[in-house]
This record gives sequence, C-alpha cells and structure tokens, in this order.
Amino acid sequence: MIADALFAAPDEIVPAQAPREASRLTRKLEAFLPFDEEERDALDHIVELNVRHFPAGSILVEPGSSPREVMIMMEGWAVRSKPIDAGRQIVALHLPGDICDFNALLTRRADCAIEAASDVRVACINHRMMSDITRRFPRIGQAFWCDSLSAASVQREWTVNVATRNARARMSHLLCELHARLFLTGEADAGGYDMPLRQTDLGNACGLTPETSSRVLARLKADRLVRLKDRRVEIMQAGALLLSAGYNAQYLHLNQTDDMFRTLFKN
Amino acid sequence: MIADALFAAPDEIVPAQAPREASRLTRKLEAFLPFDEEERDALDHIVELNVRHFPAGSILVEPGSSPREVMIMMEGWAVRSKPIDAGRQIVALHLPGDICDFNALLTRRADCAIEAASDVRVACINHRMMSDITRRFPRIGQAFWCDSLSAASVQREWTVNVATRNARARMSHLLCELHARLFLTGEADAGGYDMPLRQTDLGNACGLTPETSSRVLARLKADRLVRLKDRRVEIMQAGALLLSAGYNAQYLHLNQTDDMFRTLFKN
DNA sequence: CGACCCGTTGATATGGCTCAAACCGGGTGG
DNA sequence: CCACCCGGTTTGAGCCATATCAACGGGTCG
Repeated sequence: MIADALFAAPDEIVPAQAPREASRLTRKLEAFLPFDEEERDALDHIVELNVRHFPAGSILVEPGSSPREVMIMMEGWAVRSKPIDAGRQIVALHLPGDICDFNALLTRRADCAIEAASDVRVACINHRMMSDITRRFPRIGQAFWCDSLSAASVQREWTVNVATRNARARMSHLLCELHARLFLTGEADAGGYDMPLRQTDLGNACGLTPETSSRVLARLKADRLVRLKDRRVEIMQAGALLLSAGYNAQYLHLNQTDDMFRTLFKN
Repeated sequence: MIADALFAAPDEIVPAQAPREASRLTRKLEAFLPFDEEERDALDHIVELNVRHFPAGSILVEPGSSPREVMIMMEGWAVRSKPIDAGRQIVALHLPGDICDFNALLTRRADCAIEAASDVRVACINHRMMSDITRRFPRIGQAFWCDSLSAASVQREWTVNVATRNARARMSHLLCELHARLFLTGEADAGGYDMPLRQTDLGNACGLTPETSSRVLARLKADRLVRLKDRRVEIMQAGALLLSAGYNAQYLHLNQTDDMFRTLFKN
C-alpha cells in the first residue's frame, strides 16, 4: 500500500513491534528513533499532564496570537491555514501524533491559524516542560527534531504538488500522502482511512476551488480509484492512484520510492 | 525596506550590534538568539574546519544519494529541487548563512537535489561534530532548531505563493522574500541585492514557465518596480512591490507584518 | 565561425476559475 | 410533522491566465 512513501530509512521503522499500546505520539516518533522504557514513560507522562478537548471548528491558534504552548495532536485532525484576502489557504494538515506548533517556541506571533477539523484531543506542553524533557532526554529532543524535518519534507512536497501537477494529480497525491502518514500511527489500514475534512478543504489544501475539487473527486470515484463515503476514504486501486498522482516520474528515476513501489505492485 | 518580513520577534533581532565581523552563519543564527563569546567561537571554529569550494553548476547533493554531512552555505547560492518528469521543481533557495541539509541527519536518501547556482563556499559538518557541538552548546542546537523552523515557515509561504497568487504576484513575492532574507545577513542593502539565478530559475521557483517568467519580469521592470541588470536586483519601489506581491491582504488583517509596513510606508 | 544557452516575442490551446443555479441532508423552529 | 434555512455539493456555461508551441536574437564559448 501507500505507507512508507514519505518516511525514508525503512529499516529503522518499527511500528509493528511496539511492545505495548503506545500513544500515537510515541508511535510516530519511534519511527524516527526507538526509545527505551524510561524515555517512553517520560514522554507518555508529560503528554498526559495537560490534555484539552476541542469540538470541531474550534480555533486552536489564532493567527497573530502568541501561543505559549506547544500542541500535540492526540486525536482528531487540525487544519493549519494562512489568511488570504477573503479566504484562506490550508498549508498543512495535523494528524494524530503530529506536533503542530513548534513555532510557538520561535515566533512571538503565530503566522498561521490552526483550527480543529474534527473533535480533537490535544496535549499542551509549555515551554518549560519542553526544554526540561529535551534536556533530560536528549534522544526525545532528537526525535522532535526529526519530526520537524519530516514535516518540512512534507511541506516541500506540497509546494511541488501545487506548483507542478494538475488538479487530478494534486488530489490523488494528497490522498496518497494522508494514507501514508495515517498508516504510520495505525490510524489507517491498507484499505483506507477516516477523513473528517470537507471536499472544500481537500481542494483548498491543493490550491483548488470547491467546484474543481468536487469534479476531480467525482472523476476519481468514477474511475474506481477511491470511494468516499461518510467521512471515510477507501483506496480501491493504490497503484493507479499513485500513477494518477504523478509518482511515475519518480519511479522511472528510481530513488527512495523503490521500497514503496515494490510493496505496491505486488498486487 | 522589506527586511524583517519573515522573521518575527523583532525585538530579539540584534544584527546591528554584532560586536565584530561575524560569519554569515553566526550573524543569521543570532537573529534567533544571541550567543556568548564561547558559543560564537565554537561555532566559527567548527565551521572553518572543513570548507569546500564548488564552481557554479556543481551538484552538491545528488537526489537519492546518502549525504553524510550537514552543509552550511558560507558564500554563494544553491538551489534545492525535486526531479519532475523531464525537468525539476525548485523547492528552496539556500542563501549564505543557510543550513541547507539538516535532512542528511534524518533520511538515508536525499529527496532533493542541491546544486550550486553560483560559485559557492560550503562548510561541511559531519554528524559526529554536529552532535558534539549541540551537546556541548545546547543554545547552538536551539538556534539550529530555530533555523529549521524558520525554513519551514518560508516553505509554507512558498506553498501559499504558488497555490494562491497569480504570476506577477508570485514573482514579486519571491523578490521580496529574497530581499528580506539576504538583508538579515547583510547580503542585501536597502536598494537591492546580487542575484545569480537565471530568470528561468526564478520562474521555476514560483511554478512558472520560463516564457511567463520573462514576461512577468518585463512588466515589473516596465512598471518601474524593480531593475534587473547583470546579476543584480534593484528594488525601486518597495511599497509597490509588496502590494504587487499581495501583501496588502495581510496588511488589512493586521498581524505580524505590522513592523515591516511601518518601516515601509515611511518613504 | 558555429553551437548552444538564455531571453524575448508572438500565436494558439486549455485547464481551472468564476459566476450562477439547483440540489441535498441535517438541523431548527413553528 | 412540516417548512424553512444553511452549508456543502453538484452541474453547467463562459472566460481568462498561463502553458504550450514556435521562431528568432544576442551573447558566450569552444
């Protein structure tokens, strides 16, 4: 299936043999580097200290505000967007396990809005706790760092997506990416995943209007690549979807996508 | 002028009172948090240990290769791009002072190519030295981290750029961004900056074809917003250029761009 | 001198935006 | 229970910005 597409170094990924029911955060971070018991406990502990619930539609971070805490998605999706005259542009999707506001540490004022796309559970960690844990457990800090690099890599891919691909390919690409990322935390299975966003938002994330988004998804459905039914995406033909996303180019130039395609074209 | 646009927390920026001729790296990092003498020395030292020169056009990082060193731009520009069928998409520009391959620490295989756009001087730091210095000087590590967050913020802005703006606004935006970033390291003055890229590359960075790039730049020149002459960009009307870039929207919604505009509309 | 790359200019094609209208399901209030 | 509304989706028609294709000029380098 589509998983493992974005996160290279496949031989270091050990989501399967996680020894116990791990939080999504540890599960994701351990895809970068494995923790020992102590580190895992510390992380789980700090994350449980201050969990907040928000209903769908809540504003988690106001653009221009000065958030004083790092937020970690424990459950549900959030949307990061920038205001654009009389509208917004979605620049990132924060899924369970994502650390979604590192920037709070750097900038006085948030440059993006973050909004709950579904009911969410968020772990809030203030700056002091953050520096504490990274000082006491350098490897956790390192994992955080890996995570932000990974997020940057995703962001570059989004740039490529809107800059080079047509509407159909963009949407396909987004659907593939979501699958890969959700799979990492066990949020998705081979067949698909729950997806709380409106079509409008999916389109916006690819730089498309709601109308085009609707048309493109209709075509993908008609072509039997995906099925979309009450907040769930079923991936019916992973290989065809990847081709539609324009991954074929990378495939021909064979680089880090090898492993993914090896998995994919088995069926 | 355009500087300070991208890097919030203006009251923590102290490029002016840097006590001596600092390297571009320290100069940039100290825009995030100031160092003491010891830290500054350590950083300058490690950076000078292994400097390499590359002529314009050299491939610094091959996509799919496994770079074993972090690279820091000391002089000259580099272009980060992703291969796209029979072409490439530029996803980032690495200017003097930029740390341009943190990813080497995370991923086995580079997902991007990095190419020297001009003759460049690059400091190469292997993983061991990197972890050494961040362990011995946590504040340096923190500054590195800030830098990568800042780069991520720039990346988001690029996504917005290609997703929402028309050709003219995209190009204007890019020219503004470059000014702001170069100004931070003293590479640009109020009037403009040296710019080694071809028009083709400028366009590519905004998701435009060379033809459109040419036409758009011609219009910007005709409208007396900028002047482009032998590898130099002269910014003639910063205010108008910002408007052309579509910054007006943010201005109306007043957030972190306040300071920039206050400076800008003085003249 | 020719080859090549980059930039320019023109003509044409087209993908996605815009505008507009209708539809649909769910929630709300009478 | 129905009527209504509202946000999201769907569908249609036309238009516009930018890609595409093509040809040429001008500088540079071998």
